[in-house]
Amino acid sequence: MINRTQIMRLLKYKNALRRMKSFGFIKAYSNNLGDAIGITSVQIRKDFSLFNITGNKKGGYNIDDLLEQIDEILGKQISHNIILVGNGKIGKALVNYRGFENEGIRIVAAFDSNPEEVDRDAKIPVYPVEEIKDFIEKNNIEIAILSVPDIEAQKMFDIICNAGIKGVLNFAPIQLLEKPNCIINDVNIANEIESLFYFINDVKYTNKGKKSKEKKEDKN
Amino acid sequence: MINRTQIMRLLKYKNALRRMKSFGFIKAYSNNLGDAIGITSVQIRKDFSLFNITGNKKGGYNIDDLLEQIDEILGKQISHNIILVGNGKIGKALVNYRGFENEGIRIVAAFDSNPEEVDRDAKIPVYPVEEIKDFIEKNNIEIAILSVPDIEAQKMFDIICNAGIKGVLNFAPIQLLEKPNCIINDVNIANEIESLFYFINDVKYTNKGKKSKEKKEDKN
DNA sequence: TAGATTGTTAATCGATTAACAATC
DNA sequence: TAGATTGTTAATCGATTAACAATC
Repeated sequence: MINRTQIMRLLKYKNALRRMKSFGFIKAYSNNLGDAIGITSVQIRKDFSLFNITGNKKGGYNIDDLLEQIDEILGKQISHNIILVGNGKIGKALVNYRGFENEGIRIVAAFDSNPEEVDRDAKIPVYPVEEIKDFIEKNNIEIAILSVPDIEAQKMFDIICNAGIKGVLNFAPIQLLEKPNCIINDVNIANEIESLFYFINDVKYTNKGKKSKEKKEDKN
Repeated sequence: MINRTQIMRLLKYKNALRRMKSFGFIKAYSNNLGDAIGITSVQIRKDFSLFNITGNKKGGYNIDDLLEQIDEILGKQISHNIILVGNGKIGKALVNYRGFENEGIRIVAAFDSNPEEVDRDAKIPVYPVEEIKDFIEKNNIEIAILSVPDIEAQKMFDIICNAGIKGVLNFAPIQLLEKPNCIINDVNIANEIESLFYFINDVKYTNKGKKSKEKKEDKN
């Protein structure tokens, strides 16, 4: 049983290992991998042991092997095709988001309730929301980014869930009423900003509970 | 000592309470507040007890009192003025982000390294990055949104930290080398999407470690 | 009063860290 | 061999949940 924090950590490992590989590194050690992402080496070895990822005593870990083993755990995904619901400012920004490329995530279509936004011939076509159910079913889409105005969010969420969407990344700063069979990941930018305001007064607050970056000794 | 997860929960309480208030509610109960945000009532009462927030036995909590007490804990913030670093697609989308209004967060200026983006007369003016240090110092800005291309991210982060920024919301999908005196909140959209792909195969995975939404009994 | 709700203490559960054995 | 590193077991720490007392 793997939970969200572990998945997130595995994704971080993957990202860091790819970066190391791109630098020409062949091997990784729990120590330098930890330094790269601000996690203790013990945490990393503990994770690996939990997932039965093995390295070589003294010899560290072969980066390629490691990446393969992590992919194995996360499950080889056939496709990372997703759709965008709401072609507003945030939606348009995400269509061009460069961070998706490396992960093989592809926005294959966008949908909008405003007829003026519709553009079937665009590189990433924009269709009217009326066609969303058909599209999801025909193309077996499982994941959607929800970037519609707050007032439309719940309605659109219900629609796409009923059409078969299983996971939603929600940018609307409202609490969606959940549905069984559909997982929601909220990105609440306002809350992230607000929490920063409270944290910078670090007399009263501690940064624990986020990640453990405390152990990183400076090495300018 | 309050930590990140607690702060995030307090912010959720605040948001939910405001919503309830806007519905005309005067009182909240740990039960309905919990239902509204997918948290058990025990968790809520435990939090309140931890922060010395008190209600009335049997009578629940007065929403206005509650909001005031939460604000007290989080610390009354003088201003929520922030700047935007990187006026690209994501940056522009955030300038218009409606979720900020309710929280009193205001983007007071944007900065970009591309001279063509500069627009001093815009509603939210866009200045050249060269002026960022001056601006931060003159206006006592503490929080910045970093939405520059990956390759520029580390450089810009260093610049704004040296100019006095204490908290950064980072949209670049790279691991920033930390600085003392500056807190980073990463928003890694690609990772959020990827984790969804792994979670929808919920045979192997469990959603624990995120929030506790399990206890919510359906009530269609 | 009976029932509903708050609020606290104790128990449990899980995640991180410490200690250390194994070994290349 | 000595030193560095992996990998595991035990200890600690923190967060959530259970149980229940208090009381309106």
